[in-house]
Amino acid sequence: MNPMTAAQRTTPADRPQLGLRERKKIKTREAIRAATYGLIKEQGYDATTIDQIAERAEVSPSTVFRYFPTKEDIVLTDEYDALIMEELSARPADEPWPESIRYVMHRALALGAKDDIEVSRLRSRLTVEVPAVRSRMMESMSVTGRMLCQAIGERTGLDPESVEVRVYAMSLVGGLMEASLYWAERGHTDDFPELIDRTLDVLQHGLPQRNS
Amino acid sequence: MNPMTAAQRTTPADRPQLGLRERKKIKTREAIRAATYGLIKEQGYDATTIDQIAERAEVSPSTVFRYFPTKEDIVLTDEYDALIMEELSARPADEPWPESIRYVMHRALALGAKDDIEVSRLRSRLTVEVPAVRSRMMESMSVTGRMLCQAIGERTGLDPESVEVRVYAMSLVGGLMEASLYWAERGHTDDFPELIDRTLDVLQHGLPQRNS
DNA sequence: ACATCTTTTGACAGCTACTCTCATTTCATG
DNA sequence: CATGAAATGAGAGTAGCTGTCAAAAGATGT
Repeated sequence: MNPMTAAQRTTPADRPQLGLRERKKIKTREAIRAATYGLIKEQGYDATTIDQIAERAEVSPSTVFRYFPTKEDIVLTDEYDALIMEELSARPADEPWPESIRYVMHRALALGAKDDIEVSRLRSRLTVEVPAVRSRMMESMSVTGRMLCQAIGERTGLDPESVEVRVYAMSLVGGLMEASLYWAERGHTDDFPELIDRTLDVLQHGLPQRNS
Repeated sequence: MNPMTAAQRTTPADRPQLGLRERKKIKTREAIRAATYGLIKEQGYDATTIDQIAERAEVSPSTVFRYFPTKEDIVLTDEYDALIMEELSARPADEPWPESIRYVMHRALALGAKDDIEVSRLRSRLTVEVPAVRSRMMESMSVTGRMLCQAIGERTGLDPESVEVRVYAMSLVGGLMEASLYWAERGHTDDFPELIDRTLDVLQHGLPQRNS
């Protein structure tokens, strides 16, 4: 969803070719994020104001809003969307859908594990605890759903705008989101990859035992 | 989600047995809603302020907030949750799940059709167009999901707190929501009951043609 | 009908997320 | 180094939302 994600992820590689301006932008962006995470850890989400964030990041409040449209956006980055789509389009065209999804999810998990685990968990905790954050998360979910529709369209030849594809994509995304909520709710104690597997099983074959 | 729904729906029946106080409360509630819908139709959602709503409803702004926690809540009522759950628990215990869901959805549709169609469409249009409203809608979706988990637990004997059940419920609710978004996006031109059928088909059997 | 108690309301103050404008500073370019 | 473009900061303003407190209105008992 956020275009700057790529820039962050590839920081080490292309820093030299970026102008001073671009480098500064990335820096302030990260400064704002760091300040936010720090303050939230100390005082909680609601108690943390934009002014405090601005002060700690050593920028003006105006600048904070220039970088992030809302407070929730500071904590939420879906670097995953682009990542998933990329991996997905790289799968062989004849691979069955559920297979592709399963593979890609595990792959995204593996890559995500490299990120700062502290931050990642704080983020998912906030997703559970702060309504506004969860809300925004769900918004981004529907964006992910749309992208999935495209991918599904390309692979299956079905109309990406049809109810069928859209419903399928949404139920997939919704299910996966619920799984990660479940994981966060229980304090990240479960094995997440396994959780994802069980989730995909349900989405593919319905509930276990006596039904559908 | 909102407890007062039942009161509204059954207004004709039990008005006599309600005290003057209760009757007034219902009245102001409806006045606030009516004012809101009117103003939104005239000026759009964002341009409509709480003060304007209060003025037209002839109450103070404080009172508006006493009746509705947020502005979005004024336009969104999910009278459907309770309704669906009720119908659902009334189904025979040995009926297969997908059958029950299908029946109940159609039933809810039939009952919903009795409501003011103007308002109902305005509401779903806002759900598509105004991010904040859609957001709130999604929030309520997860509440619905939780209730579904309960129902599923009772019917199947599965643990309502298990990932499986929760994922299943969420994907169901998410899919249905997407269907109604789809419907609203295309100007309510499609046949909604048929759309629901196609949706449930996808959720049950996956995408048509060559896949899972 | 009156007094008392409880609930509901309105007025007001206050906080904060967020927007917009404009002058100033900072980097890029020839 | 001069000129142009982009980023920043300062400030004012809007609106959603919260909390408090005193006044008004309905409920209740005698």
